[in-house]
Amino acid sequence: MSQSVSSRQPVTLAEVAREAGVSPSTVSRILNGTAQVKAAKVAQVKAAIEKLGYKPNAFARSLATGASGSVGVLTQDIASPFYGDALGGIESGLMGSGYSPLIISGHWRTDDEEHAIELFMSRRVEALIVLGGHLPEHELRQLAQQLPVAILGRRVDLPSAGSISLALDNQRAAYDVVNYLLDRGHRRIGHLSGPRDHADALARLAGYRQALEDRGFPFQPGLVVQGDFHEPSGLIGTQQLVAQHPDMTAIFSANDQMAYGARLALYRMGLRVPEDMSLVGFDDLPGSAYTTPPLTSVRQPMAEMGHWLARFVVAQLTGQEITPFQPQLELRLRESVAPRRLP
Amino acid sequence: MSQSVSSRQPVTLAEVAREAGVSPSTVSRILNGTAQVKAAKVAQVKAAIEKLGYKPNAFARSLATGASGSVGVLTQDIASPFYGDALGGIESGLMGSGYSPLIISGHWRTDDEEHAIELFMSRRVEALIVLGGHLPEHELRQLAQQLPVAILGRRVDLPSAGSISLALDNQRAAYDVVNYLLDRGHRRIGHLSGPRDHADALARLAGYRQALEDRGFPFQPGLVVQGDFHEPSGLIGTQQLVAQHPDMTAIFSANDQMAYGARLALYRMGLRVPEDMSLVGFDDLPGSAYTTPPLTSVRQPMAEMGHWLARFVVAQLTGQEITPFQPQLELRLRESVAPRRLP
DNA sequence: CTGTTAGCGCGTTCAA
DNA sequence: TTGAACGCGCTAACAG
Repeated sequence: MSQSVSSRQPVTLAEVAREAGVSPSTVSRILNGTAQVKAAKVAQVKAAIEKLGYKPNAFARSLATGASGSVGVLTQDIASPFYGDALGGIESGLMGSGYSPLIISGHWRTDDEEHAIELFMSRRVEALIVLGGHLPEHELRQLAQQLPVAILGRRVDLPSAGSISLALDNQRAAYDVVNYLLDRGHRRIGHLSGPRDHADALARLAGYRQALEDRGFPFQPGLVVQGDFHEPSGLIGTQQLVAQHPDMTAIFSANDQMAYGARLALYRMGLRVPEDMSLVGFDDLPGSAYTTPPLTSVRQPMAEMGHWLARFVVAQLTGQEITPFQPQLELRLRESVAPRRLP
Repeated sequence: MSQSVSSRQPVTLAEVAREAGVSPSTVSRILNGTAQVKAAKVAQVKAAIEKLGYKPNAFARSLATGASGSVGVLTQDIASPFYGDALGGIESGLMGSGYSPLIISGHWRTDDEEHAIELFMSRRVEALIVLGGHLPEHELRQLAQQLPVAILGRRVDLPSAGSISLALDNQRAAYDVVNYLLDRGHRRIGHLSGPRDHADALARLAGYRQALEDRGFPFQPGLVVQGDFHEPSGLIGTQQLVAQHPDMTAIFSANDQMAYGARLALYRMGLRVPEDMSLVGFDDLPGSAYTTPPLTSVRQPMAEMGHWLARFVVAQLTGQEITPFQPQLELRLRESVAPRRLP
């Protein structure tokens, strides 16, 4: 019945109008439900649309209305399981809102991030969701004056109402982890830390240190090895830690990926987890519930946060209210920690 | 010096022209390098752009030129480590080409995928990259008549030059895996298969079966348990397999995630890998090199494939040549397989 | 309820 | 080398 010749040139609204014998505005009204139109014409127009295979041109529409219907999402690594969860949450939060995400990766490189912002602005995104990254705060603040900005994983002061930054108390979570270990009798606890220029990594290190000191155990720099948040650095760091501290009974890794590296290093050295060495990670990656043994880790509700942030910006855009949300870090107790065996 | 008041309304090219005391066309020419413009005016215009904080409106430009500069990328799950790698490759393949990706997830649901396509068309993407999914072939073919289409992970006949589908020989790889196991003396090999409606899963099962039969071992349906490509199904399937087949000495999982589940099930049952049970996965996820023991798996060069596909569509769009690419599946031998111990 | 008229911001003729 | 005028496809204001 309805056959559209695969024409090279897309069909326009005007052509539909001509085909249906009505004016362009009428077609537009039907498309957008802007006004009542007689049923007969509606039918004609719908038939014409079907026959011609008409697809509205989003650019023309955006140009005319001044609304792009898209929100920019700046992530750091499109393949990251960590940010991936947040992206999934954002997608679901945007679903049905009429807005669609425009996702670009910044690769933790400021100039990549700047390019992304430029692309967002030239594409006239109506709001921005930023996952981590290194964009200078003043730039974020300036953006927040132009459109709703929602930031995940960084604490940024956004004076503008309509914008927000959602960050978790990494230091507190790390503090809790170390106390948990201390409570189980561990005294010499190694720490695989993250990059020095990464705020979360620093916060976790600070929590580690503070917990120790609050309990009266001096902080020993030698028990901290710096990694880069990837598996190999965890593996190497662990080898080093074990070699230098034979009496170490637990390792707290600043993220799960490095904990995986640590796990393998221990396996190679013939050390059992948790009997010989307790291990705690951070992030609770999907795979962490299936390592052997399942890894005790700190869960960050990335998907929920992403979802809420998406709903937040939509609420700003549509002038709705949104119930506040206080995400919580949660220590997922699994099987990679055991009480210290007395010597 | 250059202060742009954070005006609500974006600056337009016309305003820049007025500020610089030239005509809009001149500004346009400078922006696009379309023609020679006197140095003095160039300076004035650049100053005006700077002063006003002008950002070109991509919609208006697209409307005028008829080119959107974007390529649609249909993935299935934005948080999937598997497709994530491909997305990363696509990003890098597009980098510097002037095109930017518009990424939407189809969630393996045909109607979500249809919506994504609609959004792509209304956003006038100039090419399409499709990662897996369930879109009917005829629809893909029809799309391929309108624009370059590159498909990953499905073998689809695209008569149109300018389009392509890149798929790996999953059956062959599975065949090789099982032969590898057979060569190591394993005779009762279990298989954790994937969803019945998933072409790759079926191909892997077929390879498993064919390898067995080609070597003179009858295919036993009881040794196959169907999963859903996620960890829990691998765990449960393995428990079931082990309970029903105490003489089984190896498990071939149709993907790594299920293999992780299997690994944990074996751990819970006190079975060692690889001493008591050999285990092989498929996909070679980033984490698979760090499981204990590291998992032998089939690597799919997702990032490379994504990269090449991106370059392919860009080549189509710009009328360049591109060197062909034949991706290869590769069995990554690690430590989760051991020769069968004689009883 | 519907058609006509003006733009939306930009690129691109066509003259000058 | 530059400007004026027109059009890309669509929505919105204004009549009728």
